[in-house]
Amino acid sequence: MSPAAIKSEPEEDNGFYPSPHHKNSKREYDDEEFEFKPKKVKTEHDKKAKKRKHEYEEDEEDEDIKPKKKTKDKKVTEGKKAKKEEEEKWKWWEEERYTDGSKWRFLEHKGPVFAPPYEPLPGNVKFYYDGKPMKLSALAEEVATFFAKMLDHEYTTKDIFRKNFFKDWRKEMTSEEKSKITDLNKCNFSEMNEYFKAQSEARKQMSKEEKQKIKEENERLLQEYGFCIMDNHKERIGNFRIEPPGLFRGRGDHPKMGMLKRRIRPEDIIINCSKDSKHPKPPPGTKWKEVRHDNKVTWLASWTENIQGSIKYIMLNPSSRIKGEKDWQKYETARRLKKCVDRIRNQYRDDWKSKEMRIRQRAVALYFIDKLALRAGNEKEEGETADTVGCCSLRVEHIKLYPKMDDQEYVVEFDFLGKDSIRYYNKIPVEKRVFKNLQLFLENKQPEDDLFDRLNTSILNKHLQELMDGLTAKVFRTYNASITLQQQLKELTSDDSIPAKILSYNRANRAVAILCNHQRAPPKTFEKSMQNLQTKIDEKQNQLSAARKQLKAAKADHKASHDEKSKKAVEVKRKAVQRIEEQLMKLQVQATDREENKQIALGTSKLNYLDPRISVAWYLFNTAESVVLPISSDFTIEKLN
DNA sequence: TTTGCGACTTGGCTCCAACGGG
DNA sequence: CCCGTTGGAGCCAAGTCGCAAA
Repeated sequence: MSPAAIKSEPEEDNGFYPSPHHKNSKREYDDEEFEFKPKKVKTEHDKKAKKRKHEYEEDEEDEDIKPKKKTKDKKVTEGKKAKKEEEEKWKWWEEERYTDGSKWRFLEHKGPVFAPPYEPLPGNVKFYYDGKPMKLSALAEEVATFFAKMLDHEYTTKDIFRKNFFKDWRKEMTSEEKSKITDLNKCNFSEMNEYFKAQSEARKQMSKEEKQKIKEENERLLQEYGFCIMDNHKERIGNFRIEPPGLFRGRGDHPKMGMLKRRIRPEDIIINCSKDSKHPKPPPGTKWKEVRHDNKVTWLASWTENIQGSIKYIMLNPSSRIKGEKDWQKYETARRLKKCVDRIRNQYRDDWKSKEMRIRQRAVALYFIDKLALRAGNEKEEGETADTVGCCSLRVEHIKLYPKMDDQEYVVEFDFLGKDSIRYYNKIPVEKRVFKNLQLFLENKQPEDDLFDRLNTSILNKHLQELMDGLTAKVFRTYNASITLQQQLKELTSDDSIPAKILSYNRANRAVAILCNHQRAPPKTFEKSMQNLQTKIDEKQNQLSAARKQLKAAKADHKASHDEKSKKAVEVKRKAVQRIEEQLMKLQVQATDREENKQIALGTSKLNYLDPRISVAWYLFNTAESVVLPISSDFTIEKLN
């Protein structure tokens, strides 16, 4: 199923929580909550924060503002643990940053890990052409296996995929093979396909010891290649493994799907490290494309990928100083935007009346970016990628204007494919001036013409830069996502139980995901797991009524006998009922949460858009006994035990 | 002004280890 | 302790944005 098909028309307001771009719920732009100065607030997301509550309390006094740390506490052996902990305590956010544009002074690493070499198929696994078995050359066979592995996927049936694959496959064939194999439809990969299925099955069936061995080998590789030294600190590398060869898929309707993503060799790799470091060694008998020493960039190695001709990088893990600083900066920019967003909004409203078309277009586009959290929308080369758009690249065919719709006036309907070919569909009433402007922009245009023909991202960002230092289109997404979370948390959180609070948090998070249009395909197991949960709830309900009956009986018993023993029995039964009630409530909350989350992906906003300080502040307000927080008093501190 | 490139962030999906309920 | 469920790391594609050459 194509991503576009997965997304259904957006639901009407479900009544549970206001959608940020719903007609009646305007975001409160002028509140001051986002302003808190959390000198003592930790910034990991609340979930993690909850797990590690005690840890926070321990070192409360010397904590400072700190951007989210995405470090995972990996299980390490005892010996390494001490060192690791020491490393984790490094408070880079308390240190000076480079001001000269350099990213580091010293960088040493061991280079990337290459994909394992191709292992030829055993002799009994055959490829058939036109019904007859045919032995392929190693190169041709390798590429054939890529296709064979995908046989179950729908896209091996797609014309473009097959055409691209076949073309690239033929390039890897010997001239003899090339003259023989001329029609993909006559190729039979099924034996190969079955072989790989059996292989993966065998992998699943491996003994504990074998699995352990693999795990240890991975760990060894991680220890050797997964870290680097940057400026006196050992830092985790994000992706130290080179991407293995395979068939390019791409997302959505990609014109290059099926093309061969070729194997990367040491000769393709540019190494970046400091001059005075121990340079990584290429595998025996090979050499690097280049070794350079550029401390104005953060990457350790790079290569040019053959599908789009773009550069791929090996960079550090999000837990690293270099990523963390950037992340922190991003949220600081969003906070600065908060301070002047009113001015900017007034400005673009004024600009709707401008004499100049380009200024009106700029102002309307900015309004969409601000109100709907649309992406900037760079132009893309036609035929190179799937046809997707963002704000500046919207075309006439992507919007429809309705002067009147139901009880609303000036409604704009958006329907287009955005990043990753995820469909954006929204109907939204706009101000009359915006509507009139849109009508003007549409005049004398064809469906495939640009809506904003006098605008592109470069013009827009230049303008934004003039309005505020460091302001670009994407800052609006960050800002509006974070402030939406904050407002929704304030609005939704009740004095309820912890499960209810978690539901509130997830709902606030969902409001953000909806704003940013972060969708997912409903998990394949969704219906089933929902059913299972419902079964559990039903069972729990039965349990509850049984427990209640028993309680009643115990009470009657006690009334009759009035002895200590029966009194105790009543207490026991009462406790049991209470426990089951809690369990039931928890299950029901879980079911609600899951159902609401069916098509919504929370991960991206959590990871990239929500200032972790908001989550931590919320968490502290909702759990802390008596922590005095230097934040606004909107969250009431309460006892929970 | 346009185009292309380089560096970096953001994105959905997959898979598997770890978790927790029975 | 078993086993189904799930969270999240890992993967790698696809964006954004600045800059410099054409």
